[in-house]
Amino acid sequence: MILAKQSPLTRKLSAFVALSEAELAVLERLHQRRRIFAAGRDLVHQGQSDQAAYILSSGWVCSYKVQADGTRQVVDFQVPGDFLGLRSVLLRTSDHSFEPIVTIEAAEVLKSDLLVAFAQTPRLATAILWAASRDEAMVVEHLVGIGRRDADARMAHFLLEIGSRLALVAMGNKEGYACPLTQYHLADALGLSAIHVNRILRQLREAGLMTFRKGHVTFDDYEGLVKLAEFDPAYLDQTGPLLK
Amino acid sequence: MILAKQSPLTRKLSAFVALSEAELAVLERLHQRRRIFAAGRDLVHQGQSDQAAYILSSGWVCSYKVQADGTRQVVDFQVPGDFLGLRSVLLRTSDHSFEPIVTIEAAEVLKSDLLVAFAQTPRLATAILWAASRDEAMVVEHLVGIGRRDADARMAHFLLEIGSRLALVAMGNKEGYACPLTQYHLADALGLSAIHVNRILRQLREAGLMTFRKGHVTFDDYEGLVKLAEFDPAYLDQTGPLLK
DNA sequence: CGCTGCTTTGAGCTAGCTCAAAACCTGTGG
DNA sequence: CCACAGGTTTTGAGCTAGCTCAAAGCAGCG
Repeated sequence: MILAKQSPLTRKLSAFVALSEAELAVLERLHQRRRIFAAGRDLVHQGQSDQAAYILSSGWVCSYKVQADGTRQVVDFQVPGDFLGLRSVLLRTSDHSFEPIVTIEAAEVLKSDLLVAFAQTPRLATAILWAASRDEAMVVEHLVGIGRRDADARMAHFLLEIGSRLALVAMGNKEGYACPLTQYHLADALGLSAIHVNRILRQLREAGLMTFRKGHVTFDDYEGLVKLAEFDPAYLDQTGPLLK
Repeated sequence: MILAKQSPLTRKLSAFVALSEAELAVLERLHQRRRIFAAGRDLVHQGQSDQAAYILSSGWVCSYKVQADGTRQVVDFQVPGDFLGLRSVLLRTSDHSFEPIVTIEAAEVLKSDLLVAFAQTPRLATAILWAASRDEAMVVEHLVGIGRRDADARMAHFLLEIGSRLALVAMGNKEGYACPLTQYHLADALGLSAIHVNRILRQLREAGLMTFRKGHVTFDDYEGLVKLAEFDPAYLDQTGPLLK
């Protein structure tokens, strides 16, 4: 293991497979072509075709779809170490939009880069496909949440999942994490109204379970939250919910 | 094009790329190891690990997750030509269960078979990855439906999507299709109660839009339905909604 | 120091839920 | 050929989680 600071993606994939020096080198090479994007300006618009993918190295992004009537559904949030639009490299049109929530740094990855990397290091390919599968498993879990959990469990589950994901890249633990989302973001993700989100957050706070305030999520009673949400992190395919 | 009857998967993939004789042969070879499964008995249980994937050649299957409180969320239905558990070949544990809705016929595909096929015919690999991406796009659209569409639009959208998918394997058209689902299946898929599903179906019927009855979906006013659901089949990445 | 964007609270309203009970359909065994 | 059983559909009647509309605090920033 090198001392130089790792990219979040490297850190994340290392939780899945131990990568060799050579593989790490290929992975780091994918991070050339770094770019900065300002908050609020979409990276990719719904319906745009072709496209490269990005590796997010800092900041948060949300991927969403808007409907004709203007309502929007956030499909997922991306945190450092996540891919943006890995699927749209394959599918002819990108079927959703990406909006940086804060100013972000991301590395552009062309389809060809990816194919070359895959050919050079099959194990790396496996690791990246693992990440892609995991992303899909998260979408499925999200679907279950919206379809069958009531608002408080849905909220708790969601914030716990993000916590686990951040823990994987050392940006969070059982105490909590920094979180730039607004209550509107939560509403669009959870299929609730922003007003109801606010009430649910108050409920959770008053129940002594967690606090969402000033860009920070604090878990006041982690176990209690896990129980309320019936949060079973198996689908994240990590060793445990939070290592610490 | 050969006259011998094609498998539904072949038919589906051919809509995406024109496959050569050699590729078609590899594809048909994946269909050895055919098996029959009775209705109602799960193929794969949630949490089971490793697993092969299956190619569904006849009948319908649903993939779902059950929660601790017993409620269940259907993630998707599979129709002939669809893969079952393609993702669980990669992910360490399969994160949902598959239940045959009627007696089905499916071909077991081992991870190794798939890798061999991919190595032999890269274009086939691309086509299969296309199918996998499309599956994910469908889950995303499903998420949008549950999160942001009200019951009638959600129902209409869902039944239209299935119609388009069936059209791709010549099992449906703008008139309608045979459908073995019960109203309970619809409820579990759409995040509604079975009773409400019934009322919505009545509404749609009385509005002259469509009829769901006796294992058959009939589109009485296809365009009207499309409008109600704001159904834009772009995410299915097919040429059009229904070719005929 | 006055926007602008976010959070908080109040007050009704409604889509979709639960409980309850018929009516139906289909296959099975007498 | 009938009757019964189990699954499915249909309808009624109230209830509630989450919605909409409205408005007031609050904080950061140009």
